[in-house]
Amino acid sequence: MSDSGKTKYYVLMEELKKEIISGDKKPGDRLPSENQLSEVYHISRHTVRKALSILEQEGYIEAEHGRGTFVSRKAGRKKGSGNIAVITTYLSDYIFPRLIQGIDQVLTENGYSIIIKNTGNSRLKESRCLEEILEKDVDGLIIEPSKSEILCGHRGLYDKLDFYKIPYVFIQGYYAQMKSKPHIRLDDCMGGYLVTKYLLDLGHEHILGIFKADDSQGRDRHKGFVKALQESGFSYDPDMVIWYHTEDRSAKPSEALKIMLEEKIPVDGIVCYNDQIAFEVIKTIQKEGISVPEEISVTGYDNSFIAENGMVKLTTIAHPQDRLGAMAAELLLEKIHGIPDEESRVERLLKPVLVIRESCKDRRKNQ
Amino acid sequence: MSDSGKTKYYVLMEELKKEIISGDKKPGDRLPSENQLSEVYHISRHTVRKALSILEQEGYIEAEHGRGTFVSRKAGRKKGSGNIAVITTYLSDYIFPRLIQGIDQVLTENGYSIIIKNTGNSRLKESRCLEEILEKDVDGLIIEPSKSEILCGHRGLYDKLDFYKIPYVFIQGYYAQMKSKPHIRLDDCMGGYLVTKYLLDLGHEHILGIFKADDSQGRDRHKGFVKALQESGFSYDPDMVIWYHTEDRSAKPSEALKIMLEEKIPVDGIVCYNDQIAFEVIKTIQKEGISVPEEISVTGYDNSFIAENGMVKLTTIAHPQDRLGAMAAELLLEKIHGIPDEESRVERLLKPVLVIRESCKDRRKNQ
DNA sequence: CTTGTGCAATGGTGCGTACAAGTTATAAAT
DNA sequence: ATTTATAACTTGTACGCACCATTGCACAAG
Repeated sequence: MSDSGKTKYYVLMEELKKEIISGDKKPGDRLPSENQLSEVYHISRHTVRKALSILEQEGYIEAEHGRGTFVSRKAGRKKGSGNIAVITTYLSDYIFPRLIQGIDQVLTENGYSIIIKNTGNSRLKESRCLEEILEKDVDGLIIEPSKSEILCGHRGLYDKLDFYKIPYVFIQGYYAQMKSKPHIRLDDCMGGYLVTKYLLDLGHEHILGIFKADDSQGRDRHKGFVKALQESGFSYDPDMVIWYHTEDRSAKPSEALKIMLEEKIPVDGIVCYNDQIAFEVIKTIQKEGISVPEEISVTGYDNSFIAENGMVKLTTIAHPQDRLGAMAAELLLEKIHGIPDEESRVERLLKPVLVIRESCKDRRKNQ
Repeated sequence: MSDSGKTKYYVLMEELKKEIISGDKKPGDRLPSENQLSEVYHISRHTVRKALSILEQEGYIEAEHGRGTFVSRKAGRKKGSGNIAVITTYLSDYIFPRLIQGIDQVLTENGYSIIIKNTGNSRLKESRCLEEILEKDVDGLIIEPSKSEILCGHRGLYDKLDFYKIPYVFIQGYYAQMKSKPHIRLDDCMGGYLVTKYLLDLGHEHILGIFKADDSQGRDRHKGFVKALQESGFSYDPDMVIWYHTEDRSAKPSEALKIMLEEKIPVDGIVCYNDQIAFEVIKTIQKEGISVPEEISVTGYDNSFIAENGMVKLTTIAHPQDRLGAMAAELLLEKIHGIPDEESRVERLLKPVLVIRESCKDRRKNQ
């Protein structure tokens, strides 16, 4: 027992630490009680407590009053700020709340706090957000790219994130040049396919598509739209698609549609980029004296609150945004803990589901 | 020295910490020796050492063997993290998005970032949030109290905020014992008055009120409800009010109402705590084969999205949540910049506005 | 089967003591 | 005047004791 040169509490502390690090004592294991240690090592309880207090302070162990002292479950250790940034395009009441709920649930459970930022779907603002994030110390980043279909002009900032080893996860969309970066999103191609196929199966023959041009979701939904048409033997007609951008989202779709209706271009079904546009469309159609779904069927996307509770119950695509958020958070935690992609257990692509309500009519002649 | 309730070492620790933070003891200053402290505070040296060890661990002081204990040179940090915490009850899609938008607009403009937390309207979680906030360094706090009508059981945490000079602003409700603290809210009493008066003016004579019991908003709206009734010469009948709590919000109101309807208790108008409840109520009424508003009028509160777009267009109370958020943020900025209340230019009480739609019917016989 | 009660074990607080070890001022010795 | 020894401080280590608060469990009571 001649560990001379060192103090008694230090010897005990090192001994216990060694057992924990070596894996001899596993996380959750109970240490001998203070009195037992005191007896075994022939030192006073006070000295044992001193040793334990150091280990507790360093996060190796956790004492529980009345129960015992246990090896810390997360002996791995945190050193970060405990903050994780979430950058979305909008803080609207559309899908943001459900998304953030999912993220919050996972991160709060794991002791992290959420810093929110929004870009207003503007690249300039996204840059500013990233710069601010870099100045503060965050442990990770969940980001919904702004205008993901346009070439990403500030890769430099993402390189900096890599440089500082701040993990990040894309949600909803992704930049084409950064496909290899972790991202979680909905299978929008499949979603676009599902609604279009549904209309086709109901016997629609003049289907109009309205899509957003400046994000990957819009492009993907359009892809599914085209795929469904071609599978059913229809040739793809670019004139039967209205594209719009973030900036003209409140005017363009309705106006373009109005013109088409007034020109009597035959339309019996409309696939919309999302529920909001679908309602704009429905309002426009009704103003023209045309009824939904009797004369024109309309589909939405997102299964938002309005889809269920609006004046016309929308047939739409459901995708659990809260799950998407939770998955993104989990994936980010994996990254933070250094788990490589191969061992990842987080799904990356959510399957959309068609929700059938009352905004589409069966136009098949017989059957 | 009746700091009873706390441990001795904790009391001493806080005392010393206070002296350091307040600037009473400056960096480099020497603290009294352990024996001196032990004598002055009438506690043993061992206990003094425990207090000092905590301060040392937290970086406030540094002990030098044989020389003394000194205030850490880098104790006076505080550069401002640029983070502001926002604690709400829920992250739902009900009013949270508009609120956070208003807050975000003001704070982002001023270079701050927002850390969001939510309490699920639970006191326990609120405590945890506050503790986390205290550990991180935030420059300020905007908080929506949970169950504000119930006695605030953790003033200690708010005292700590005061102690660390972290300004905070209450929104929506406030704790009765903390009325003097800055808070921004809607004039809920007036709101309750407005809807009730409206129903009375339309000739309703059997008005039922449904209110939430565990927050100040519910109490205030009820106050306005009673005021309007009494002004119109109706005696207040407690049986014509249904109270519910956060926990039974999804069941209680509907069930209680259903029983009343089945017992044929005359009701021709219902004042609801908010739009969500109003819709629950409408669904319940319709299930009983009674029509809204022909037989029973229903009013909501909040002018949320569903009020405008739901199956019945709700007459409700509009209050710009984004403005409330923006005002709270501005008031908080004033506090951070040390502007005293007298010079404040931020309004504290928002006036609600009645929005008339289609959920109430004029029941006056003639005119 | 549930509920309450008492007991033993555990960590938490607090006190007292003693000695070790580093620092500093001062007095004594050179 | 310089050096040296010493006393008087300081913090650090170590032991022992007493009591409190919480927990888990066995056992009794309902």
